Amino acid sequence: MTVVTRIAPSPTGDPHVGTAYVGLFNYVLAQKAGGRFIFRLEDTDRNRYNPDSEARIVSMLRWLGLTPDEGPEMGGDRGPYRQSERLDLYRQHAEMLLASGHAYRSFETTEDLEAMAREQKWHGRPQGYDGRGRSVPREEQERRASAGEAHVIRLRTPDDGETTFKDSVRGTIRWPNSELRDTVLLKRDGYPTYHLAVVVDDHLMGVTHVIRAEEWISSTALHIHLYRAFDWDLPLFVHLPLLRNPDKSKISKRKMNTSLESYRDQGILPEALLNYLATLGWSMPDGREFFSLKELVDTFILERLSAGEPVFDIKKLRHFNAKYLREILSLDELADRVEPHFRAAGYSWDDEDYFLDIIDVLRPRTETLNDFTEQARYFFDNDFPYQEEARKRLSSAQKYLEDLERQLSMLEFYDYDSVEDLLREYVQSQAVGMGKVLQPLRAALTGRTQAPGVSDLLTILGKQRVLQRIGRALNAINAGLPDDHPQKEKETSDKGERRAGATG
RNA sequence: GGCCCCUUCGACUAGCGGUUAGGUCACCGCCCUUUCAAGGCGGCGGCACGAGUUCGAAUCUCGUAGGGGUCACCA
Repeated sequence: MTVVTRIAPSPTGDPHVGTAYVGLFNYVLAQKAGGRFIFRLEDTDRNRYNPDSEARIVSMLRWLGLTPDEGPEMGGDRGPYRQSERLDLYRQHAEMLLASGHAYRSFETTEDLEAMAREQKWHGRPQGYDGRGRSVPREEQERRASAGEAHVIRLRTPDDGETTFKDSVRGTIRWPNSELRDTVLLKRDGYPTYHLAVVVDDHLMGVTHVIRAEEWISSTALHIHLYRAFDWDLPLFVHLPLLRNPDKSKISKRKMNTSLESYRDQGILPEALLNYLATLGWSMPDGREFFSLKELVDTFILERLSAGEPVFDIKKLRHFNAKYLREILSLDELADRVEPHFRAAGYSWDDEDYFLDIIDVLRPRTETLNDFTEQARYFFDNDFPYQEEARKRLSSAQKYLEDLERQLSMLEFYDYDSVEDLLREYVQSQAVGMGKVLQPLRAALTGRTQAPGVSDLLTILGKQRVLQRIGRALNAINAGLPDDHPQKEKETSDKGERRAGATG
């Protein structure tokens, strides 16, 4: 039997990091087994439906590289893949259950149910639908339905005994049937609830492994009764632990950033996100922490999934991302990722090596793609502002800068060793500490006090830019170092970030 | 509240009867050093608790506690 898994998000809003998490393991298992990975849209809630959402989810899956084998876009043999296009199927199946006596039509109004709930609460009785509709005779149900009376179809669940099922992460789970309610299968509006739709679709689509979040455990017994009512074979249930907020509650956008798009826009790499997500609940047998999707597929086994309750730690995600930026990606790969951000920020360059050198020297200083844009500004803007701390360094360094300007103008080739030697010799001649001279020079070259090594800066910027910048700094010193660019700094900064973010 | 799930350093985890309980993030210190990083080295810090089972429990069983999920005509 070929393994079939699926990711079944609801198009209700921003593509969620939990979708990526669950999608990852569904994708990986299907790949591992040479099976199929289905994308199905669970759009049965007309109130929460968001028309943009589907395309955005698809786009995020593509960004992550979790490409489905079947889905609304690419089609497949078991479609349609939007539940809203399968309404007839659900109605037919609900009727099958009606016919076999496993379900009944239920006519309570919202008010009736609210009154019931109030009463239950008042008496401290168990919450939920009490099955009162069961007692309405079958003929009466049909008569009222034919007369057009609004109603739902509910599953008739057992009142006692227990339902056991195997969860591949936790082992056997026993569920008292007394906890089961006669859950709505088909809503008043003719749309199915999740419970009916998921069971019908998973069966019809041949899903063999239901890999979903832990929050569904409490519905699984109900689903099993549906499978039984239809006389269908059970899939294997794999309930992944729920991702958590720092306070351990279920991950939510109220408490932290759950938006995939936002992570992309911050300059998080998809492979880093996936890698990090994989370490939440799964571990490599050899303890390796950094591995590719491919390596995960090759090594993956369900048995190594753990049932813990992992906190989604953005700091650690950033660490993973940084690791990819400076060690895992090659310089060329990295440059390909950074280039669009630079273009969006309005940076331009004629010399590809200049661009690559910048990426290389900034690499150990960045955690996200966006960090490059911010930190590289002075490489592309000769008119950069001097930050407050940098002005302080410049103010007492006129002599050094004049000497250095003279000496550097006599140096023909700016290779690393030459400028390094020149600098060292000069500093030695002045009998002062390196920082005394190099900090002002760094400030002159970048407008900042925190930047790459001065010799790197000189080498990368090259003679012309270096002399121009020292000259400019000297002018500024002569002018008393007025704070002449506060507007510009802000403006440039805003512009860069906004543009870079929008392009992602 | 009922039911279910979970429980190893602050966080993510390895461990599947005998280990000085290992790794990673974070944090701290040292080294490197012209700044900031990166990197190297080191440190801090944990088996929730209580009973059993066993020659021997982080590992098995039960209980307690804590955390979480769920009890919708939302998924």
